[in-house]
Amino acid sequence: METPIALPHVEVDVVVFTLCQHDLKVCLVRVDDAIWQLPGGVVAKHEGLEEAALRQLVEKTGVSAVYLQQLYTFGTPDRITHQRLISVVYLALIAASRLPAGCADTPALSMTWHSVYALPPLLLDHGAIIDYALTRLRYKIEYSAAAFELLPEEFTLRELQDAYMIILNDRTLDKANFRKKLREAGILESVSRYRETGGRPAKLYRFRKDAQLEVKARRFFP
Amino acid sequence: METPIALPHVEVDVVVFTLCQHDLKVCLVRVDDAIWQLPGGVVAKHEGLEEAALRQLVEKTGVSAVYLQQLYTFGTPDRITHQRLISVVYLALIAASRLPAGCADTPALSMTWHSVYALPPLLLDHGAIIDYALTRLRYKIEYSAAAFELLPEEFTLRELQDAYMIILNDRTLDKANFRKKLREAGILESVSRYRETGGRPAKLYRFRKDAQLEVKARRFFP
DNA sequence: TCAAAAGTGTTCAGCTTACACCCATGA
DNA sequence: TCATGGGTGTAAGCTGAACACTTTTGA
Repeated sequence: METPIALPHVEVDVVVFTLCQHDLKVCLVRVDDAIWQLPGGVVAKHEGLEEAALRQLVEKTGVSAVYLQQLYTFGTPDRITHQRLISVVYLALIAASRLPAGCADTPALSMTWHSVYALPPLLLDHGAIIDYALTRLRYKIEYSAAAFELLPEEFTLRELQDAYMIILNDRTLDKANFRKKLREAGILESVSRYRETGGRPAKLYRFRKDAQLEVKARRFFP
Repeated sequence: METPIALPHVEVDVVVFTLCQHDLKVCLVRVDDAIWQLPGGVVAKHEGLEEAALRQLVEKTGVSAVYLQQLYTFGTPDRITHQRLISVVYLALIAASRLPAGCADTPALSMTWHSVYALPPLLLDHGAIIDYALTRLRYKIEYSAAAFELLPEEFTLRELQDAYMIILNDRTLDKANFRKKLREAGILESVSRYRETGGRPAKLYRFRKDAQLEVKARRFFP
């Protein structure tokens, strides 16, 4: 290699979220007894960044076709002493129903799902990275249909609303208004099946594949 | 250096916008007679990414204190043949009033300001990068006060509205409603000075340093 | 006194919010 | 028939779009 200049190490890290047990969970890999880290690693020679992120994801979760999006690149020199480390961070969303082992704790493996609301000690700045990813996820589900990526193929409106409330950490969504907005958005189609619940059975819906979620120009400001 | 794996080249590129002559302009550096590129270069050994972007900016524009924000990292292997190139792209906004030479064309220098609405042939995927930056800028000015970074310290409401209309490429903003929204946002303070115009003089305003532009939770969707 | 540009008020439609109500099922 | 959760309708209030209007300057 012709490397006159000092080339920095480049990694990808992936913040993988899933919804499980009425909680938002993030995929973490054990470093040692006390410390955890995000799934991640070096980018291979002829690999794209997204490709590398996807590889990490498949290795750790066994799932390949997922919502995957680049978030931010962290690269301040103080992240790690005596070395430069650049991390390109990706956000991934996986429905728990698509995880081979579900999101149950499998203590044998070095990978585990942790509630974002109760994180263990984390490597380097991975805690800050997860916070950032969570913030971005919260924005994302409000102006796009990203939340559907965290639900099974078919779901009830209550389950969808729960997903929003868990992610936003906000219990105050009004049921009637939530449903009305979805009806008007026209992005759901009902299936002629029902989910058994404690009371009246709930209609099942699915996301319309052909839905064009046209985010109207917003003009919050000015 | 201990480099068992092939380390990729990492660059920063900066998309610098300014407003000038009723047009949105981007800073470009000449590659050769026919081709232009974004200001950018390799990241130095112990330099942060943002630091490197700022260095590029000072070298090319002479301005240091600016709005500077990371946008995206481009790193597909097909960007450049027989080599891997990762570009961390930053967005910068500079008010033309702060440019040492203004934004007039200075043909002697290799740096020139080009209208984003009439770009010359560009290196690699720099055209796509500028498009992306413009899209992000348009979102940004609608939910933050970023547009002020492109205006002089003191400005008239008309100039502010013009800035929005130029950037959004949309002439249909209503004057009365635009002003009402700004008044209610409470982020401007009037100076007791006026700008001479063709007709009635226009009051000058400035951005309130203490303004907390609280972007209210939006809930477009659901 | 007229043109040009600054600056304001008012209406109406549509959307959001809050809340009350009815429905279907199992125990 | 009661508890549980699913599902809907509507009035009050707020917001945004459209547009007409007044004010201040220079020529």
